[in-house]
Amino acid sequence: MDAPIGTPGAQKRPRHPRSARAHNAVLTATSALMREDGIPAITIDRIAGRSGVSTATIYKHWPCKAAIIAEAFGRDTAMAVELPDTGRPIDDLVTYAADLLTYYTSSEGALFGQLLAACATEPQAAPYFHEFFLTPRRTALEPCWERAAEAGLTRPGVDAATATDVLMGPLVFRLLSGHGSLAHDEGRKLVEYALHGLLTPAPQP
Amino acid sequence: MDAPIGTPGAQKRPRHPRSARAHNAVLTATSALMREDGIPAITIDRIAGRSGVSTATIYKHWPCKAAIIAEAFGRDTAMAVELPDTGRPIDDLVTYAADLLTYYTSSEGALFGQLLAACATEPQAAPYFHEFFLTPRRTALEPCWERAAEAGLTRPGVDAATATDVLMGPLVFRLLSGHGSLAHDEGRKLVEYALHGLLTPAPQP
Amino acid sequence: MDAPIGTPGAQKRPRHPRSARAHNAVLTATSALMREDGIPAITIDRIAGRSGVSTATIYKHWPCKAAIIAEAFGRDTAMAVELPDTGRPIDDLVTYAADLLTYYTSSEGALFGQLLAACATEPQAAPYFHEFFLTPRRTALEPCWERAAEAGLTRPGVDAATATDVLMGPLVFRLLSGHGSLAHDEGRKLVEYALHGLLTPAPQP
Amino acid sequence: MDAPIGTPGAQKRPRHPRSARAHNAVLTATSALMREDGIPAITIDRIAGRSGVSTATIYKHWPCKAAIIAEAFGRDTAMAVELPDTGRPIDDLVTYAADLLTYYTSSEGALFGQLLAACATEPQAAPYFHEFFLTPRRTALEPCWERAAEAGLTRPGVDAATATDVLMGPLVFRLLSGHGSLAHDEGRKLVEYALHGLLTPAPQP
DNA sequence: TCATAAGCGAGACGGTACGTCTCGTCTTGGG
DNA sequence: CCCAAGACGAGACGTACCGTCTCGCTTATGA
Repeated sequence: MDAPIGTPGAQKRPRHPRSARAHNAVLTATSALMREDGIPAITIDRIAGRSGVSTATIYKHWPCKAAIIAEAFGRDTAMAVELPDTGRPIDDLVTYAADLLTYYTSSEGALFGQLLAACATEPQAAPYFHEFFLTPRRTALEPCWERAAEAGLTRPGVDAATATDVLMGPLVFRLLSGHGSLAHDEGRKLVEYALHGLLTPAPQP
Repeated sequence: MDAPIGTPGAQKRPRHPRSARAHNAVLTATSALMREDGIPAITIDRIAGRSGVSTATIYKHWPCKAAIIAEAFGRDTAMAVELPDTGRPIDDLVTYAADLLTYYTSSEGALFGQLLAACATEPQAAPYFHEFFLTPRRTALEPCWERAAEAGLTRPGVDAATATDVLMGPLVFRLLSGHGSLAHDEGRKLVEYALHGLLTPAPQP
Repeated sequence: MDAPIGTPGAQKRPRHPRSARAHNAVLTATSALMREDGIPAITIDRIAGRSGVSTATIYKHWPCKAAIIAEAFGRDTAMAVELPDTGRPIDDLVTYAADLLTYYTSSEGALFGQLLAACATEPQAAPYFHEFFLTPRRTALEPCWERAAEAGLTRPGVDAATATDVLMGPLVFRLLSGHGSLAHDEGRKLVEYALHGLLTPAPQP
Repeated sequence: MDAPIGTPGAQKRPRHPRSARAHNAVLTATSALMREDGIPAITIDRIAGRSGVSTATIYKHWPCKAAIIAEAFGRDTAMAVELPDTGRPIDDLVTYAADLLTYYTSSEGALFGQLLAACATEPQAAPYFHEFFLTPRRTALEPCWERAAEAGLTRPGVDAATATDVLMGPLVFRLLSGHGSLAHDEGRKLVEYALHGLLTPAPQP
């Protein structure tokens, strides 16, 4: 789906509701470019060329490059890190933390870092980053975190948003600065200490 | 100090050790520009114009713009966040963490975020960021951390580098993503939980 | 005419056929710069500034600086040296040769020399030099030369192209090398001997 | 000979008369570069690197790049086109003209064109061009031309300098403009007509 | 014999033009 | 009415070359 518009054949009739088609084509092309060459190598012209959507139309849908990337990235990785629900909230959190670590170690994690950097550079993109990436993730964590809180396992006063930041922050920091590594025990320790700070004594992951 | 080279009068004799002079002039000009207009508004040509150093010479000293900024920023803020030594390591750490928070809340913190983002975008700048910013800070923390470790106050196995990342990570993440705030209790909680995860029970700051 | 694009007022409607407008504006600006400061002082940036056309657009129209100059120069001097048609081909040729000499002695001649040199240095410009300067001139000479040939006045086997080169060559050589002078009898003799070599006996101008 | 200065071993004693050694080394390096990559590709830095002479020293010996090239080229090709002396001046001239043509058709001829162009671009080089290239050639032609004049074979009033220009001019013009060709009959005709214009009737080459 | 002066290599430097790249706006003309 | 197509102004980028300058070493000469 979402083959570049302009390829002959295929859909001929439904021309006018182009808006949604163009929107989709742009996001698909952006995802592909992102994986092929990384975010810094993406330009509006390359997106336009790949998607068959003109630059003018692109600028009618998004305010800047990073906004497109944020939406494309958020759409693709919506379900990248699932939150299990085993009934044992602590186990779920530990699993989630481990999955997070795996995620950041992967090439997707690198993309995430580049995207976060882009959001810091282009403030107009921040809302997109929140809407399509951060908020979904935070929302996903919430029920699990509440279960844990009700079970008295979390430190009092720690909400899901704060927990997310304390968990992800160290990983993201290492990712961006490129110092130290996230591999093996290095990353695991970051997660372990963060989790330890968020929970009441004796989590023992 | 470090007025643009070329202003008549002043030093006439020591001409050849220009390398150091040019280097200094560039860093000084970059610091000024950084504070005046923010990192995104900095261009090599503006640095050249302000410093009196030609673009060609600048590129002989640094591989890219972000490298200059990293060095300039690191030089300026070398002493921004001091580590106290009261003999009570835990108090010192708590004070340090609070100072860190204040720092990130300030306009300097915003610069730091932009710089970190730039380093993720331009990999050639990362070594400069490490050498002139991260490493000095980590080195400064080390003695304090070792005192705390010897006193049995830190969780076993946590080195200074890891501690720095766990402490700073959440703040940096909020800074970059622009979500939530670092002001007031919001930021303090991030620091508190991170610190809690790094120390043995009963710090309760 | 061809005031820098961007001056308010004036043409508002026919915007898209900008290609022709930009092209024209560049040539006009180049002609002006050429006369004011000479060819070596021309830079792409100055052309861009004077014409209101951006450097990127300029490079979409021409491959290099010398190509622009060749076209601008050819356009301006299209009619610089007219070929008379008195019905007496030999007189016409002699007049033409004298006019050529006058032309090369003028400041336009100096420009011609610099342009020819530039074309030798930048091979990409040669086609422009031929198309906009040499070919028009050769084409203009042709009818006159044919009339002379039909009248049996030219040496057999000499075509218009060869004749042009034999006539102009010595002048151009002096112009470029800067040795000897083209003024007064010096130049006239070069033309006389060349013409003598091209015609059958007894022209004696 | 003229290996880059600085190679260990070799001449140790006669160090101070360095001027001549540096001068020579520069010319030799320039000749080599000229043949390898053509004149436009020559830069002062490349000459300095190849010759082992510093740029500062080079600028103490010559005012600009073209001056070096003119001297190097003139030194190498001093004897490129010899003037025969068979006692029959006309035959000598015809032979000379044919040799000239051969010369300009060769790669050396292309260099000559580039050099002439450089002289038009950088006026400071013109004296060097005259001293090391034009004057020697003109001087060489002179005795032969005088013999022909005494024999009553040349058109009256034509001196050797003028004759040289009329002969070489058309060839040089073709060479620089890159139009038409100097090969085969094309070039021969140029020489023939020029010679015809310089001599009294019946040269029949 | 030593001091002074000159010639040189090395290469950093200011200056400037280059040709390329990307952004975001604009206009056209076809469907 | 919407959109692809793509030209355009703006201006930063990183490179290249020029011609000048200073250093520090070596050499030749004069005291």
